[in-house]
Order: sequence, then structure tokens, then C-alpha cells
Amino acid sequence: MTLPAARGRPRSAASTAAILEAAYALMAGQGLAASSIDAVARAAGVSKMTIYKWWPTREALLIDAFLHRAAALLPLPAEGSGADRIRRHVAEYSAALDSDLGRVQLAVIAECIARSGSAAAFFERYLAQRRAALAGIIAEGQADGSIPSAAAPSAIYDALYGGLFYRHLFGLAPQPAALLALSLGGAA
Amino acid sequence: MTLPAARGRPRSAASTAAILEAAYALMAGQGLAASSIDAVARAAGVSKMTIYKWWPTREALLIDAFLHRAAALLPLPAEGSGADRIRRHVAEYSAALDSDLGRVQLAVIAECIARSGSAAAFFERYLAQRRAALAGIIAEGQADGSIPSAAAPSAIYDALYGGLFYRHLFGLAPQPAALLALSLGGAA
DNA sequence: CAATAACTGGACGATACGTCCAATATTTCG
DNA sequence: CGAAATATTGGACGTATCGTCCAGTTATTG
Repeated sequence: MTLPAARGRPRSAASTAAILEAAYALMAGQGLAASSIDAVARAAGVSKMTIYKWWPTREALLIDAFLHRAAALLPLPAEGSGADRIRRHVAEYSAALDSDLGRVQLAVIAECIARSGSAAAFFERYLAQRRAALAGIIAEGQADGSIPSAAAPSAIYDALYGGLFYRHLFGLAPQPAALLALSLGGAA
Repeated sequence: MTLPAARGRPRSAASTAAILEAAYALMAGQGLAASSIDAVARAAGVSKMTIYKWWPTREALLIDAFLHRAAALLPLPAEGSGADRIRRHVAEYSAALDSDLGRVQLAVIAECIARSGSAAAFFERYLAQRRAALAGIIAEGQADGSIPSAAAPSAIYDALYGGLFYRHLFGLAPQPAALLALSLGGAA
């Protein structure tokens, strides 16, 4: 695992960060329509070619711009019963949807649909791991007795987070408590 | 309610239909990126100005193109217990998501996000009525005893249809049975 | 026939796309 | 130090779409 000590001029970390942050800021502030590659290059103070050298499409760039920020945010709770950890994460996710992160997530998803017909690329790069990890926490909650529902963890995840996302997408007020009670079961 | 017998040349119903059908076909066949106003005008055999005269934005045009088709499809079941009617509708909705209609719906939603930041416009024009009607059926199912869950009908709707939509959006296989059991309750 | 309104066809400036190139900057290797 | 390798720059390119404008035509009513 030694570094091959690459020849030539190394890739500029500053430019990379500036590009990803500019893309994120444009999506958060002006929306997807204003987040053209040209606009990102201007805002980042970078040549357009530098972007095209490292990202094949706008879809790839915007996904990376989202990940650059989202990686640090929304940590998965590590302590407490399964139900507690899900409840805490749902509260954090629900708050995040109402912030820049929620706007940017929708913009990224829209770009994926426009280019590919679905947001499968976004799922593979980001959601799949989180969904698997949260399904694992749900399974632990079923094992420790804090989650009464006997449904498949992935189905519980889809009902809960799909319901939250649905309301966000269509501009409805979030209702995390109702969805939590329904999908975790017990208080029928 | 008498027709004012408008002066001047009347609006062409043929052009209107050609525009809406061309927009739908382009979204279903080539995706959102290929569904520019110019492309719709070419495919419909119509002047671009005719489109701009009747639709203020591409968002408005694509929503209407979707409604033009969706109105006839996906009727709300009228017979049977509440649970039966929901089950039947979920099966039809799930099948529709895998057809042209599902692709077009995603394209319309993506355009709404790109222009407005959310799909609230699509919700107001289409989903709000359906969600209200289906929540009513869910409430009837709770009253007739076929739906055991005591959760709010709107929460049941969001968990069920939000979960279905979530899986469609991210390219996952549909799981209507698991979501039905979970959200209608009973078989805990 | 006159008035009215829809529709056509083409043009416009602006912007974004994705690609190309020559010039310059930064690094490692001999 | 010089040579090779690679990143970055700045600008240009042809194509496409945007939204708007206008003059000309077509269809309908009074």
C-alpha cells in the first residue's frame, strides 16, 4: 500500500474542494437550473475543463457535491435501544430535510432522473449503505424488543423513510411521530 | 353557464392534443432531457409560439401532458371492503409505475424540482385529490373493520404509497405485499 | 366585409452543452 | 539541472435550447 509517487503535477485539492462547494452552494441557493457546469466553474474560480477532466457528467458532479457535505452530517446513532436509535435518526433526518441538505438532495435526485430516468445512481452511491445500516438497527430493535413490529426491516425502512421523503418531495409538513408509530408498530 | 360565443379563430383542439401527446411520448421514450419545448413543437408539428401561448413554462406543459393520460388510468376501485379496494389500487399503481406512466411521472417530478425546488405543483394538480380520496377509502376500511390499524389514514397513505414510490424512484424492486401488511396493520 | 383571435415561420440574443487546443504550472525521474 | 509527465488555464468551436418578438395567414363572429 505504498504511494506510487505519481509523476507530473498533482491534482489540486483546493480546486476539487472549491468545485464541490460551489456546486453545493449553487444547488442550495439558486436551485438545479442555476447549477450548470459553466456556473459552477465560474463560482469556483476554475476552468471548465478542470471539471470535465474529473467528472464525466453533471450528474456525477452533483452527487459528489452532495456526498462531500452529507458524509459528515447525519451520523447513525450508536447508543440506546434499536427503537431509540431509529427515533433519534428520524428526528435528525427530518430536520435535515428542512435545511440546505434537503434542497440539495432533491436537486441531485432531479438531475439523476433527467439524465438516467431514475435516481438509481444516487441510491448506489449514498442511500444503499445507509438503508442497509438502518435496516440493521431496526433488526436489532426487533431483537431487543423495543420494536414490536415483526415486518421485514427493509419494509419498515421503506415505509418510514419513504413516507418522510414523500412528504418532503411534495411540500407537505413532516409528520415523523405518526410515521414512527405506524411503522415501528406496537401502539396499534 | 352559456358559452359567450367567442370572437375570432377558436383554439385548435387538434393542436392541443398533439402537443400534449408529443410531450408525453417524448418523456416516455427519450426522457426529460429530450423533451424540450422545441422538440415537443417539432414532434407535434406545431409552431413553438402556440405552446408558449397556452403554457407559461415547461413545468406546466409536462404536468398537463401527464394529466392528459393519467386521468383515464388508475381509477379508484368502488366495490368491496376498504382493505380490498386499497389492495386492488396498490396492485394497479404498482403495475403503472413499471410502465410509461411511471417513467413520465418521474420526469414530470424532476422538472418540477428543477424549476421550483419541489414537486408541490405536481401534488396540487394531481396527487392531492387522489391522496384525499384514498385516505377516505382507508378510513372506510377502518370503519368496516377490514383495516386493523388505528393510525391516521393520511399516515397510512404516506407509509404505503411513499414506500412504493421510494422503491420506484431508486430503482428497487416493488414490494407491495410487505408494505400493505405493514401499513394496514393486523398481521403483526 | 370588418373585427377578432389563433396559428405560422422565422428570426433574435443569451446561455449551456461538450469538445478541442496551445500555453503554462507543478511535480518526479534520470 | 534538464527532461518527461501531468494538471490547469483561457479561450474558442458548433450545436442546441431558451424565451421573446414580429409580420403574415387563417378561421370564426357580428
